[in-house]
Amino acid sequence: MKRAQIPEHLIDVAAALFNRLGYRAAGVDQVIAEAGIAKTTLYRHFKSKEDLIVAVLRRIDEHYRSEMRQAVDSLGLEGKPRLLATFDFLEGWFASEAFYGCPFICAAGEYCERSSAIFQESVMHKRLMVAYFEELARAASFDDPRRIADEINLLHEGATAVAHITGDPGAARKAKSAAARLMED
Amino acid sequence: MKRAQIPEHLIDVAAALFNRLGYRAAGVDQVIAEAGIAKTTLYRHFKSKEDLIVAVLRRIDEHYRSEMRQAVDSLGLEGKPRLLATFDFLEGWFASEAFYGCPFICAAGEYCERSSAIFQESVMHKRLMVAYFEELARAASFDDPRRIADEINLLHEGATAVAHITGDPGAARKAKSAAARLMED
DNA sequence: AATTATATGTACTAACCTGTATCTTTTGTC
DNA sequence: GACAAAAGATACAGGTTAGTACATATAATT
Repeated sequence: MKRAQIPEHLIDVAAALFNRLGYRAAGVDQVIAEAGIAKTTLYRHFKSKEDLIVAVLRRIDEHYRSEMRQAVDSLGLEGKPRLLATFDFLEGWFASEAFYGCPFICAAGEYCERSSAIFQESVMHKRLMVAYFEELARAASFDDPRRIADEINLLHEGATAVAHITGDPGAARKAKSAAARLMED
Repeated sequence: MKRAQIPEHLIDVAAALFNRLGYRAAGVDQVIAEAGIAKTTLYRHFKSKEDLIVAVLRRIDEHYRSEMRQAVDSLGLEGKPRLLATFDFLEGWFASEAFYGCPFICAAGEYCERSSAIFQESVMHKRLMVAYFEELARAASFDDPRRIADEINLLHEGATAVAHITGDPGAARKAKSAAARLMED
């Protein structure tokens, strides 16, 4: 492996591991074993496990939002259907093997202090998600794009939690149908 | 303290600690210190930490559902307003100091394996919640009480996640208003 | 009052954790 | 090819973890 790829590879491996086992349950020894790098190398790139977790969350945030944008844009829809398409993206995620609930909710649950960098990373991600929904709602010419964005967000979070616990990706479709009716008025 | 009270007291203390610090982050040493009992005593009542966590979740489930029932019943409402009253209960919870997100979502996030007794306890709780919502929807004479229950559930889960991350209890009111519109049709 | 069951206290095990120190080997650059 | 930076390997420190052993004390029961 090229040296320049190490940090990214490390983050990818760590993300998968934290996601699958939990942030506290997965140790740095497991991360380096799976990544095939030395512990010294990990600690050269990240000053602590917490630092690594923050990097992981930041990467997941970027990846998640850009993937969602791309999925939504690729359908060439406008207005309400564009907003509703975000739920189709959700369903694909829920059905994937790598789905173990929202990584940010899980991380915030494990690092409970609001002041922790990990919790704050989750706060930031959720803010950006609502901002995206508001952008879509504004483009769809809703009277109150803020309210629509909040409601889409509630349904996204709800669907994610429900799919996590029940294991049923269909939660996304139910949320989509609810969202469609909320946008009718 | 009376001997008969020990198990319950232990569960209460553990529940508060797990909730505040996280299930893996809070150790049994902290639990026994806060509860003022000996470690031997804890392990006489619970064969392992996992066993204690299951007992904690079972207690939270019973407590949560009975408190919600009581809060909803006390208002003497019928039909849709009765369903909507569940969101007022949520708001009270969100505003309390003991709110650190949904204990079941957090627990399931830390003990990721679906087969684990802890995860299954969360599955059970969520099932019972939907059953309660369906009971209310049926009493309100909805054409499709199952669908209404699922939607109320989505909004409850969404509001809980949003309130957890943003720290804003107002998520409950937004979810309530969305629920009200979903029940109009 | 005697007996039985349970709680306490202390010490301990054995594993695991994050993070560091040290030294050797590899890699990229001039 | 020489030199510097970074990766590897190994070992280790210092702390925490869940869980147990055992001897003593305190309840509850008969």
